[in-house]
Amino acid sequence: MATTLLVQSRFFNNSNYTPENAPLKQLNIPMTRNPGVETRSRSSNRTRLRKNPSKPSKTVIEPGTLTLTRALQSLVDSGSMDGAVSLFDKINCLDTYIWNVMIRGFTNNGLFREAVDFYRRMERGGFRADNFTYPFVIKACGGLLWSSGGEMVHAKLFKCGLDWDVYVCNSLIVMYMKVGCVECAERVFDEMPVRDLVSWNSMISGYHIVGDGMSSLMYFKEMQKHGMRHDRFSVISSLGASSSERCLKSGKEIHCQAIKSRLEMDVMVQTSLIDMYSKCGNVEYADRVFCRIFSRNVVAWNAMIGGYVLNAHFFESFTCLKKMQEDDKLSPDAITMINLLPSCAQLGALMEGKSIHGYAIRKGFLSHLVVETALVDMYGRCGELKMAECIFESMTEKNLVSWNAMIAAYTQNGQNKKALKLFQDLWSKSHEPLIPDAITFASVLPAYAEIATLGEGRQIHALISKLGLVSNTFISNSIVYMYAKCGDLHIARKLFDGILCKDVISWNVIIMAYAIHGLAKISIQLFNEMREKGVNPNGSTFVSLLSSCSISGMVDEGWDYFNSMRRDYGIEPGIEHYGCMIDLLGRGGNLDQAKHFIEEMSLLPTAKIWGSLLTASRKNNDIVSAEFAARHILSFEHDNTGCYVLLSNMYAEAGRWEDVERIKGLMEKEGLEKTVSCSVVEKNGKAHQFINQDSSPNKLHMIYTVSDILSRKIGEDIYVHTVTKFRPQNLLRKRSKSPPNHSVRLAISFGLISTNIGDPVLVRNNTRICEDCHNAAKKISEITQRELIVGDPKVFHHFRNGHCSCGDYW
DNA sequence: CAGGAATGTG
Repeated sequence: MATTLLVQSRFFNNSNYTPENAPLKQLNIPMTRNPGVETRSRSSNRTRLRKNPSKPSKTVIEPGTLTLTRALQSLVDSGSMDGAVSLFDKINCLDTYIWNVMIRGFTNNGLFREAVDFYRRMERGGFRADNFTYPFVIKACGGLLWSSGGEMVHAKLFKCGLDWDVYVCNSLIVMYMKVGCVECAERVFDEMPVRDLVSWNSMISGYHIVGDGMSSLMYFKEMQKHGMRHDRFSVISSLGASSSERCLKSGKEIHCQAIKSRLEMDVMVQTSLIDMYSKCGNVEYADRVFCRIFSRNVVAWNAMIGGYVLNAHFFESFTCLKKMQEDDKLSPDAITMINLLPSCAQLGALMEGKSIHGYAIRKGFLSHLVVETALVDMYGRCGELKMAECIFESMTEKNLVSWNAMIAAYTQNGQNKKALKLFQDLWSKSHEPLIPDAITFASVLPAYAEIATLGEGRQIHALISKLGLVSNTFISNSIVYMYAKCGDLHIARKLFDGILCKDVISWNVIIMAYAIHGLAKISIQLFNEMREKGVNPNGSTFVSLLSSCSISGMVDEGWDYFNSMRRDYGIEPGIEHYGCMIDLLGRGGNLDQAKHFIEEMSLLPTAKIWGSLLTASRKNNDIVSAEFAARHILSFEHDNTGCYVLLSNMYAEAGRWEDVERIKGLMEKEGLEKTVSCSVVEKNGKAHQFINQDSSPNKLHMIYTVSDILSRKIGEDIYVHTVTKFRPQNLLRKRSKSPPNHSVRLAISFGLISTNIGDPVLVRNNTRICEDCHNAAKKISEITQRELIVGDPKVFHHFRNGHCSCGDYW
């Protein structure tokens, strides 16, 4: 029982599948695909071999008998190279044939280094390598990705006149393709006096290996023109090329050829067909081929399961797993899990994911680099960040994909600081230096957008340019959004204008950029421009657009777009659209309408929806509605700090001190602490951080002085707040917590004295700005005649001449 | 007296 992969039965409606009646153990677990295990066994072989390279033996076996070579061959064929080496050492009359057996043995067992070593020893010993030796030596060079070694051997071939041997040339083609030297392979192929089927197949598979599927398909056609009949290898390779080129048409053609040449019932051909049809998006055809397979093996099942996952048929992928275990009594292997884990991630099926994890542990599939990476990804997407971290840290070997998965797990779960930290570790702490790729940046840029300073944003932008990844539209979109979120809307726009291939996301991002800066008119303008350019809006476009209307208080326009999305574009409103609408209604001050709207919604309200109602209640000073919203939020997220704090502030303003205490008690019980407000200002590219009533460094004295002067200048009496907002008996204690000492104010003061007169002051804040600071900032912008830009987690406030771009609703 | 090249699922 313990060896069977349990998948919880909740996916299978009328299933009686339980752990108890699950198929029993199948013990043949192929481990050969486990790179970790393979490497280790190889290296242990290597060390053992090196310890006793050629131990002189007393028992000298007389040559001349066939039995000796036969024995050596059977050792080599069974993979016991240790035994072969010790037998070899006892032979005192060597010949080329015996050397060839050894070299073949090493190469076929993946011991390429040893194969090359033996080849060298052979030559030094005065034995002539022949046409049988070279194919193995060349294959070993290919296996080591050692192109210069391969070239040296190639040069030798001319001397001994073996450069025309078909077998040798075919090996050369494969070797050159493997090391990526397409031109060399082509030259060998072109200059061959005689080409056989393997020569053609090697070209077809070689082009597929280097990622040139089109050439691969071309050679498949070309070989028929040359009167060369294809075999299963030609079909398998060219089907692989069709898959990687997503070319259903050529795939179908090859399928027809395979039927004509009676290859369609070959399991490997069928598996390749399943893969091709799935990758070309036609999972129905894949299923049809699968049903025709006579005897299905794990590879075929895996291809089918992978096909379902690739085409987002997640439930079917699990049904398939169940059938594989029950009908064919086959055990899932590492690849089955690698296929299924993304399915769990997509379905949010944490139980199934954990079950796969447990199975992997029991079967000894850990550590398997790809399985572990898939687990990190799955746990990250299911919100189990701790588990993702735990697996990532335990991994003995990590590649770039693993790092990318962990970085993405952090950003997806809002752990932006950790994401940035890990991204930096990628340079310093990864085993061999890893160069981040497009996926890395796609994963880390959202974290930069949330918490980076403009200077840090510029740095990452420079790095991306240096690595030549700016032409990637996906990355460009993220950069545009990052600049907008870091406060530089102008650069964001400039970069957006420069994107050559704008996709719908590019437009969504720029509409959102103007939204968060409170410029809904431009958002709408861009939306119209997008439609004129023939780009079809999607659901996210309307999230951007509705957000823009709600942030800028354009209630009527918001309603128009909300109604239009279904009517004119056939897009059903999702939960995010409803959220925007509640913000919009709250902004209009109509709380009852907002509540009614939530009731009427076709979707179940989430914590975020109630959060919008809470914000609206706060803005409209409606404690009853706020309590109503808060109750719902806390039923989803009992640890929602923001919800407690907001409610507590409302009670405090109403003078309901018992309730303030009650909330305080609740928070203590939950072990929650109020988020420390933190504001960041940059000076000469260096970030300066401030927290409420910051008292750390001495230089702050001057900033407090500036803050006090500003406070008095704008006619703000610090005692006024304390009297109206806080309990009289706590007046002295609360004085230090009064708004003039809030982090935003310190940051603004610092910004004003450390930037050039006339330049705007940019502040980033991790919490929403309070009403007093908002009022103060408006006045400060007026008396100093400076633009103050304060970004909070949702919007940017542009304070200019005593007004704020948010229209006093945020 | 013998031995050689190419292949499907992440």
